[in-house]
Amino acid sequence: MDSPRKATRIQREKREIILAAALDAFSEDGLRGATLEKIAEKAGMSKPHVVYYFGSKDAIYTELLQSLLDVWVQPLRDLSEDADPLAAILTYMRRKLRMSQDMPRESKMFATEILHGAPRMRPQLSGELKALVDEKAALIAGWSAEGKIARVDPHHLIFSIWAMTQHYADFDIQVEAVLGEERKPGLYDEADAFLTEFFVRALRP
Amino acid sequence: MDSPRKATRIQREKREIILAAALDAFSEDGLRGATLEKIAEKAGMSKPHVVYYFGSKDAIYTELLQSLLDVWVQPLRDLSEDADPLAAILTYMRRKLRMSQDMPRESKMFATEILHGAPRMRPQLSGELKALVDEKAALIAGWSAEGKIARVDPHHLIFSIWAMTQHYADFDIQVEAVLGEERKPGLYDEADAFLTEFFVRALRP
DNA sequence: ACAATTTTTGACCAAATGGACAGAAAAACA
DNA sequence: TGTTTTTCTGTCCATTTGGTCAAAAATTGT
Repeated sequence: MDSPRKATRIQREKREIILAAALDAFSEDGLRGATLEKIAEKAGMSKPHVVYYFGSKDAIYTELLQSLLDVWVQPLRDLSEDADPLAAILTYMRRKLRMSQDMPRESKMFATEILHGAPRMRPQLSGELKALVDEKAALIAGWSAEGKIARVDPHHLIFSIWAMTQHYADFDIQVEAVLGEERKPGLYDEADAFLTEFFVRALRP
Repeated sequence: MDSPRKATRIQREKREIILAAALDAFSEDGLRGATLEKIAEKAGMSKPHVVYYFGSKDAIYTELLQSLLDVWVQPLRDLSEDADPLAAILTYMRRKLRMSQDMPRESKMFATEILHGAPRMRPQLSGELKALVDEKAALIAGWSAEGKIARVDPHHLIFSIWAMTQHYADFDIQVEAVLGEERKPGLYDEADAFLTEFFVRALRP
C-alpha cells in the first residue's frame, strides 16, 4: 500500500468500489455532508477499511475529482475541424448533453466543487482547462471569421453549452418538478431537440 | 421573542444582520459547511445570540431560502404581454443576468440547495414555481403559435435562460479562470452582448 | 430610582465524525 | 506447514459543532 509497486487485483477492485460509493455520497451531500461511515456502508465495508485504502476522506474526494476531470473535458478535446463546423459544435453539445444524462452524479460533484470556490481545482481551471478552451475558442473564432457560422464570442458560446447541458443534470430536481412527472421519461429527447434547434438558429451564418 | 407581538426595531435589525451574515456563510460553504460560529463571527455577535434570535442554524437557512424565493422569481412574474414579445423575453433574460451579477450569493445558495435535492423547497418547486412557469410558458407558446417568435418549447426556453444567466454567478470561479483576469471587469457586459445576440437569433421568427 | 423585561454572553454539554491503533483474519509465500 | 505480508475490523480518541443554561448587562416601563 505504501511503496507503490504493483497494485494487486484486489487493491484495484476495492479502490474502485470505494470510489463508486464515494461518488454516490459526495454527489448527494457534498464533501462536508458525506460521512466516512456512509461511504463505508455504501461500499459494504468498515470505516477503517476505507481509510486503509485512501488515508482520508479528503483524499478520496480529491482523487475522484482529478480522475473525473479528464473524462469531463474529453468532448471538448474532440472538437475539431469537420466537414461542417456547425455540425461539429452540435456534436459537442450533444455529447455534453449525453454526459449529463449518463453521469449526473459526476456533473453534480463538479458543480458543487466549483460553486464553493473550487479550492482544489483552481490551478487546473486556469491552467489546463483555460488552455484547452482558448485553443478551441480560436478554432471556433476561425469558423466565425470565415463566415461558416455566425459571429459569436467563442468563449461565451462554450459557456452557454456548458450551462445549458449541465443544467439538466445539476438541477434535475427543479427541471422535473417544473415539467411534471409525466414529461420526465422523454426529457432528454426534448432537451436534445430544443437545444439542437436553438443552436442551429443561433449559429448558422 | 416567543409570542409574536410586534417585532421591535432592534429585533428586526439584529435579524437582518444575522441573515446577511448567514447568506455569506451559506453561499460560501453550504448548509453543512457553514458553522454557527462563523455566522456569529460575521454578524459580530456571540453564537448563543444567533441561536437566541432564530432557534437553530436550520431555521436561519430555511428562512433565508424562503424569503429569497419571492425575489428570485419576480422577473418571471413580470414577464407579460408587450409591444414586442421578443423584447419582453430579452428583458426577462437581462433581468436574470443582472440578478446574477448583483446577487451571486443568493444564486449560489439556491443552486446548492437544488443541487442537493432541494429537500426544503420541493413543494414550492412543483407547486408555486411550476404554476408560474406553466402560466408564462403558455404565454410564450401563444407568441410562438402566432408567429411572433420562433417555434420553441417554452419550458425549455425558460430553462435555457435560467441556465445561461445563473451560470455566470454560480460558476464564476470557473468562468473567470477560463477567461483570465483581464477579461473579468467587462464580463457581464460581454455576457449581456452575447446572450442578447444569441437569443435574438434563436428566437426571431 | 426601581422593577420588569429583553438582550447578550461565557461556560458547558452531548452528539457526530474523522481518524488512530492494535490485533484478528486471510492470503501469499517459503 | 510455518512464516510473512496483506487485508480487515472493533474499539477508542480528539475535535468539531449545534445547541443549552444560568446569569450578567442593557433596556424599557412606571
